Amino acid sequence: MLKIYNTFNKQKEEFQPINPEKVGMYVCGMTVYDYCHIGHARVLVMFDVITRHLRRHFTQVEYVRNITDIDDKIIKRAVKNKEDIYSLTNRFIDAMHEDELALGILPPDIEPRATGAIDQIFYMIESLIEKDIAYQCKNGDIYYSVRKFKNYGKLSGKNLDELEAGIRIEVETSKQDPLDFVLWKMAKPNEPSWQSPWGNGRPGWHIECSAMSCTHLGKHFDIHGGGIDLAFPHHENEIAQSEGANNSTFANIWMHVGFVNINNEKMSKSLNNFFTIRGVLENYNGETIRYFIMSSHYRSPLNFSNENLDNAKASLTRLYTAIRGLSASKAATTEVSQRFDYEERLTAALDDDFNTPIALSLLFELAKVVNVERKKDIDLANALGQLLKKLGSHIGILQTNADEFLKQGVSLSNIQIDNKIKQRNKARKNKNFCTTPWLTERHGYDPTKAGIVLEDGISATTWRRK
RNA sequence: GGCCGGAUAGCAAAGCGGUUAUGCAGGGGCCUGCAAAGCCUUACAGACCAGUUCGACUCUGGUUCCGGCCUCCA
Repeated sequence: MLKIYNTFNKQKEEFQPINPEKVGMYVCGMTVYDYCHIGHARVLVMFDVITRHLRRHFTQVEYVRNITDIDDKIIKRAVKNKEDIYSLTNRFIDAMHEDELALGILPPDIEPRATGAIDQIFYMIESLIEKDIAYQCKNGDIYYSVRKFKNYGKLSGKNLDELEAGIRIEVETSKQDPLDFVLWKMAKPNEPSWQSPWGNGRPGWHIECSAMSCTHLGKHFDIHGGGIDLAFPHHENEIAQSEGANNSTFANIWMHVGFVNINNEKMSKSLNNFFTIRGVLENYNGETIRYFIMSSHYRSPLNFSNENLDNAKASLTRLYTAIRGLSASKAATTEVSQRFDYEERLTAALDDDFNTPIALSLLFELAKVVNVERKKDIDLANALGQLLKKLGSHIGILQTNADEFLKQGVSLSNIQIDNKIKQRNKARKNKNFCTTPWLTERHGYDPTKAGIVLEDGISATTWRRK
């Protein structure tokens, strides 16, 4: 039984899809005016884990993740770069897809763009105006009248009067209420714009998600997700727009991924303390970053540091070391996976609001069994190794070749290393330890300087990166 | 100021009203020419103060500290 924490009700709830055959999930994606940072990576990775797990339970899962490719920051950046907005956004969309590939993230089923949803946005705004929930200001902008939606603030636990009390004084005074938010903005000269029934302009930020989720998943769907910072006002506004326009419940479950922190403080573009995914990829591979993200629960804060990434790397090294050199088993893997209940327990861990730390701990338990069986029953070890890889596949790790993982990032070529090892083993055979190249640290060991660790096996010497 | 979270061993991070989380690092041992890897074993927890309970890291109340949202943000 899958349980998911629902931000809306502040508790874990049993997940019952509206249509038992098909689960619909909408996740707020990126605004593409810059490279994705590690905070974005966390949302991308976690919803990838969530989607993978949902697919194991339900025959059909429709995962929609949008791209915001029109907004103030994009326009500003395009002007600064003297670049067309589409050339800018396409560049960063491509970069995002590259980053996702490196992190082992499967593409969403549908990746709609705001600029591709203009007609649906018109339709929704029109419907809100008809119902007198939205209005046009003197300057032509269309606003949503927050006081007309009785449940406003329910998701984020805000109260309209309290919000009103703490509001900042705005320059814009044509709004009926300072809390009203924009649905359609009139274009300023030289800004990208679309012709609308209300004049030339562009959509406000919140309306696109209401329009796109409705188009692809319908008025009422199962899961809506995003980063926790989107809960207010973005998701609150989405609920107001969608439920106001459609007279229907919007999403059943709201899922929010916690922040990535730097020195226990939020990482964000606004604070300018962020690390881009591609920047981190220069020092750590994508799987290590993915492991680091999965090593804490998705709702907890996650502190970004090299130490934590090193931990993740060491953990993955242990898992890959366990499966290294194992081959396909003669023993029936299904029979073995029934005899050992790791897959069942992994499923149970993920069923409990996607508890990835528990899921990972199970991989280590299994790795230990593999290591023990290796010396006793190699065929069983092979089968368990297969099982370990299979469990890894459920959360998107352990799918590269173990040797490849354990040897990557070393500057010497395989031939150079093999030659050194041959020389060394010749000397070892003659017990000529002290004059041998590449001995141990205490004998003037130098492979570590090349980032290499040697391992003298019974039949051969192997190596891996340090 | 209003509304939310959090505080777990050297580091990271979970579950759980009583029983080993897990990974890295540490101690002892096995294995090894020396190592590495692996295995066995071991130490080190639950911010603070009360309360509930036969029993609390786990529940309740309070205190302190930290973070987030209330404005664009994943």
